[in-house]
Amino acid sequence: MEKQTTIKDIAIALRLSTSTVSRALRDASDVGQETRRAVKALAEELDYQPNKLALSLLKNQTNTIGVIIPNLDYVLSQMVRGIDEVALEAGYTVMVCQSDESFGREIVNTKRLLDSLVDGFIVSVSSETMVYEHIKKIQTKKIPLVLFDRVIDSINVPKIRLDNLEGGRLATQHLVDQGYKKIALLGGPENLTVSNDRKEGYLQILKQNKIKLDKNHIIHCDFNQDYAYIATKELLSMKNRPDAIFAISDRLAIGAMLAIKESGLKIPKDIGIVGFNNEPVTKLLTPAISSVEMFAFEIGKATAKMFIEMIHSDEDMSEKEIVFKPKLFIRESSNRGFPSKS
Amino acid sequence: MEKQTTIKDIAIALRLSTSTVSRALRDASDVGQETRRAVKALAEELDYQPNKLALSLLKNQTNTIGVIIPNLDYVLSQMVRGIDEVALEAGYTVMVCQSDESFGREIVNTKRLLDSLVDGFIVSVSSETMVYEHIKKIQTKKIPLVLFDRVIDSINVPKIRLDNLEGGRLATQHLVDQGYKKIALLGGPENLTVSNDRKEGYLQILKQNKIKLDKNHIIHCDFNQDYAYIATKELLSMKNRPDAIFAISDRLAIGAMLAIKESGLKIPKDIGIVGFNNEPVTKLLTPAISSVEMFAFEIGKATAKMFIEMIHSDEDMSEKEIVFKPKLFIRESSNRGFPSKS
DNA sequence: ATTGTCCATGGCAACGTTGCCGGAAACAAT
DNA sequence: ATTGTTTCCGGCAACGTTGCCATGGACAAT
Repeated sequence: MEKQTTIKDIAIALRLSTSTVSRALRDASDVGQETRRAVKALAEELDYQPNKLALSLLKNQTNTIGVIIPNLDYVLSQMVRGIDEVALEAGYTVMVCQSDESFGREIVNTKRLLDSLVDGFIVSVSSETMVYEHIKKIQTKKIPLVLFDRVIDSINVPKIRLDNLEGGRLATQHLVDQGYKKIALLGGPENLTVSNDRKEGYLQILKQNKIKLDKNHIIHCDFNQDYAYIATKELLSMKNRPDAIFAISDRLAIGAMLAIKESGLKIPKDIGIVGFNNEPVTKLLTPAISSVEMFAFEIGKATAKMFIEMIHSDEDMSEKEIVFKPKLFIRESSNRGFPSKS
Repeated sequence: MEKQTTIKDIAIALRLSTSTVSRALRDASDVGQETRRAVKALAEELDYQPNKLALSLLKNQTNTIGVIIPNLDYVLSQMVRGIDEVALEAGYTVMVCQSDESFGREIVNTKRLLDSLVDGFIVSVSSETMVYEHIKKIQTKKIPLVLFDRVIDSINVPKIRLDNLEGGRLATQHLVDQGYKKIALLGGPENLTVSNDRKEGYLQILKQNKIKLDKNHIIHCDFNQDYAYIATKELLSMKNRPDAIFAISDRLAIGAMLAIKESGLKIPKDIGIVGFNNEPVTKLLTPAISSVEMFAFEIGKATAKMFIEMIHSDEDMSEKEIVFKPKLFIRESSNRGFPSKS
């Protein structure tokens, strides 16, 4: 690593003071025409790049956003892409840290970014996270913080997320409309608002349609395809076998589908499936899986925009919340032709 | 953003000099028992965190690695995860910038990271990149650089990649073994070594088996599923219709499969498919797609390890190259039961 | 000739930290 | 009492930059 050219080098070469060089480069007032030109020329020639570290130290500002996410699956990749795009535009660089769904790593990451002196945080919590001291610490230090996707209700900062309740409703109502009577739920981790909201939507629709819920039909199974497979096997072996499954993510829906296929039951005739996230893969499977689109890329962009706004405005934005409306894409896995048939 | 506690705050509070506080905190010699304890206690109490910026400025070292990648698809996500894991372990934070397969953005990203003063670069180039001045500039500045996956032969730095030639051979030989005679190639962008190597492997095997190549059977189509779909339609409508397709990525294989399904041809009876990357989705499709595993996570880890080693050793490592051996997973899409049947 | 004004530039401090050197005090050895 | 050796601590410079104030010269106004 070679030494970068500094303002001092230029100053010495031109027998000027660093102050003058600094001013000349910044097109500031109070610099002679001659010197200004000379300085700029030499800077160009030596490929001078202002040292960001020095500036950051001086201004106590790094132009960096710390992003903490639980993983880099399809949805989060899209979100990160959205964040990245907007952040770059606004002159910020993004440091992405994956917590790998681990509470411990989330804390470590927070700490690292915290003393890397990022200008702020954009966070989506891990599925293990049930205690929020590390997040609150960010807030205590008055460092800008925006939560997205997997938000935390009890923390008072701007939030950008999907209307998961509505998503759960959409999916479940659709299954009801298709004539399914015994709809099971493959849920995510119990402490995640995201999955709880989807579950709540599901429950609401059941109630609304006066469908009696079999408690055994609700299974929580982490965001893990293999576990969904096992859980579905279990569901299928029940005396009161469900005739539809609402899976809280596409990965779970896929696991469920594999299990169902093995069982010999027909989709969607004997049993229907709806997933969540609308990953491209849902279109490709046989049968194609119905799924709820969550506009990940847009959520990412909106999050970064909110963050930028928060940094540049001094009004209190802690109450702001942007909620995206989900959209259901109906595909073979749950389409029995209703209501046209009825 | 509140002011952080500094060493100075502690010094003043304890009527000490900053030097003493600094030494006390670092457990250095030349500090009295008493003072040491007092300093540490107060530091704890005030939640003192050393200012990394100041340290970086002083040591000219940021403990940050700039990672430039073309996108965040499945393979690269895995690689980034590998990089992240190793880097974190070694005390480095990673700044990931996506170039979005755009040459322009790659340059912008390089520039940004360059004057963010990262300690080094880990790069995989975009598919548009044909001129390497920006990469060479990193090298000129004597900043550590490691290339991975999509490497550049003409640049003399450590490289970590898959043996794509062998991958191409594996896939093609397998198709030959299954009795396919007219094997088409869905290739990637023409200037990427990755795809060219796979293509080269394909060509080698054809030659080796004395299979005459129909030039029309080679189509270059970017890493884009939709284009693969169109390209396959074209292939299928040829007079000399191919009876197998080797797709240079799973995405392309999927596009091809969709087109074939529409045509009514049977897979693998009438036409065989082999993809590349071994994305989980290949297992899920009907038929499941044979694919070449590229050990993305391992490549990521190896890359970061190489980088760390490069930074810490002063011997010249520019000639080092780690080449992972691919592995073919045979699934329904290309399995006609040979050789058992023959 | 004196004062005032403007322009171009230099000097110094500061951001937070460490490294090096010097020095005071305490004590032991002469 | 002098010298030497520890032990503990403070001062200063440096990393690269900017902001503020000072300064000196040129020139105009009195």
